[in-house]
Amino acid sequence: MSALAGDNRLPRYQRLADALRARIVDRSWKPGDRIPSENVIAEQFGVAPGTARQALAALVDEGLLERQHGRGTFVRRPSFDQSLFRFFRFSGAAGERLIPESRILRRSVDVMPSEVARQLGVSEGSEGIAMDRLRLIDGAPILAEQIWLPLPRFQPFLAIDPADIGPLLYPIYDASCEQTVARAEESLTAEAADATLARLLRVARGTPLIVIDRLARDYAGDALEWRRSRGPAERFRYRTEIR
Amino acid sequence: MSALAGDNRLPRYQRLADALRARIVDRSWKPGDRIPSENVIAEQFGVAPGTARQALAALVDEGLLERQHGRGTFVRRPSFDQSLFRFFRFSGAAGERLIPESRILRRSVDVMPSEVARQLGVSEGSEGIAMDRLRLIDGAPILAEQIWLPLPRFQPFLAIDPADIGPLLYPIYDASCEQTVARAEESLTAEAADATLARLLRVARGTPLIVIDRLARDYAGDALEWRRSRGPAERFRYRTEIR
DNA sequence: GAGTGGTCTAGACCACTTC
DNA sequence: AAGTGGTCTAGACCACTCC
Repeated sequence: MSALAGDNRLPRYQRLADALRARIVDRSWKPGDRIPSENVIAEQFGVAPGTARQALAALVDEGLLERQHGRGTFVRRPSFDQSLFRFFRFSGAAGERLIPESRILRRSVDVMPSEVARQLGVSEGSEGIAMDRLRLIDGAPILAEQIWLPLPRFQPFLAIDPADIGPLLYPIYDASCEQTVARAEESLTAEAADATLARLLRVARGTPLIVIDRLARDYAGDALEWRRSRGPAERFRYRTEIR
Repeated sequence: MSALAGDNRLPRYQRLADALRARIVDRSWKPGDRIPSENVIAEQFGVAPGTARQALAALVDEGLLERQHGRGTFVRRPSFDQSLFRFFRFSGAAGERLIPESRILRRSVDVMPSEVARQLGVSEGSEGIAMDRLRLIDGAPILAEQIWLPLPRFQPFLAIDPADIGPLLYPIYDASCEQTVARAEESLTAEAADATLARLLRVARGTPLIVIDRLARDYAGDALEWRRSRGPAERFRYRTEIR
């Protein structure tokens, strides 16, 4: 039986949640793993089952765990490479989801722009991997992306042949560099297409483009990837509910 | 002691939550009201206090209730007239929130466009109140709004002198028409400014504008107001976190 | 049938607000 | 001091999944 660490003025279920979260952060429990049942956890930490439930519920709320009736509690596998669907309409005729194909136009190692370095939390002048990607549906370009990855953390990624890189990057980061994207912050605005983007996206110069900046982080909160995506506003619609 | 209505196969806390929600929908409990304590509710409905807690927690989650330690449980007062802050940066030099002033350019009664009627859930050809508003900070226009309200529901609103209408409309709907906005659906895209909007917002023709459509509903889910707001994308930034 | 999470009970004690 | 919600306990029974 482990003791419950941390400030004992905090509620037990919170300290327990912290202890469980730590196991996810340090990868002793990996995405997809089943974790011990609530009774086992309760016994291990010396709390009542109800208190363990409360801790687990908090982590479900945070999006770290998933519970499945009769099967167990699992570390959630974050897979929001498709999160573009929250923004753009790529549905086919039947309304089904399509994953746009991906064409890597350029990959190189360069000194990062200072704003990118700042957001990735590395020192000014650091080197990183730069990529330009184009995403297409039925051969028609719909999104232009710039991506920066910090070095040396993503060194192994350079060994991968660009031809082997499919549309989903995060599973590749996970497999090749042991870097798991757990969450991301996105910010959104619009701008007029300049000459380069107009040519790339095959729209007229000045066409309104939606610009989505994304900073992806791992469970520990370290920034893993900086990304800027631009696509024609016409294809774009974002819905949200407020209360 | 009231009986718990509804399908017996549903969990008690859900049927209890439905019963409590109904009291908010039918305005026996109004926004700002304190509702009975969990012990009283538990006794009234013949459930254990823990079950009542679970029902109350569900309604807090839905955004209908607010609990305050030591004070009680209250019907949440939805006040998202300021929800524009989620989208536009209006902060002053000190970063404080400013409520933009409001100028009503036009108010009239007209047949609603069929798309507006459809979204408001009234029959094609119905009449409604149309308003054009301009919102400004320090005299500079930042947002152009079109608003439609269904008739006869909002008949009393016509009696109000436009000069008496401040920047916040929802409290006025509440006071004059007993219509409470409980939640809203927003959808967002961008377009280029046409001649009219360019003149109104004092930007060049073709400048990218953010377009926000909002459909506001009451607790019962009836649509109360249709609104389309446009502002220069330059002043716009929307942030969100995804997991 | 064994193990899991989901619902429900019936209390106890604590922290906070109000009077 | 009284009343409120917040935490915590120690069980019970049920529904679901898997073997």
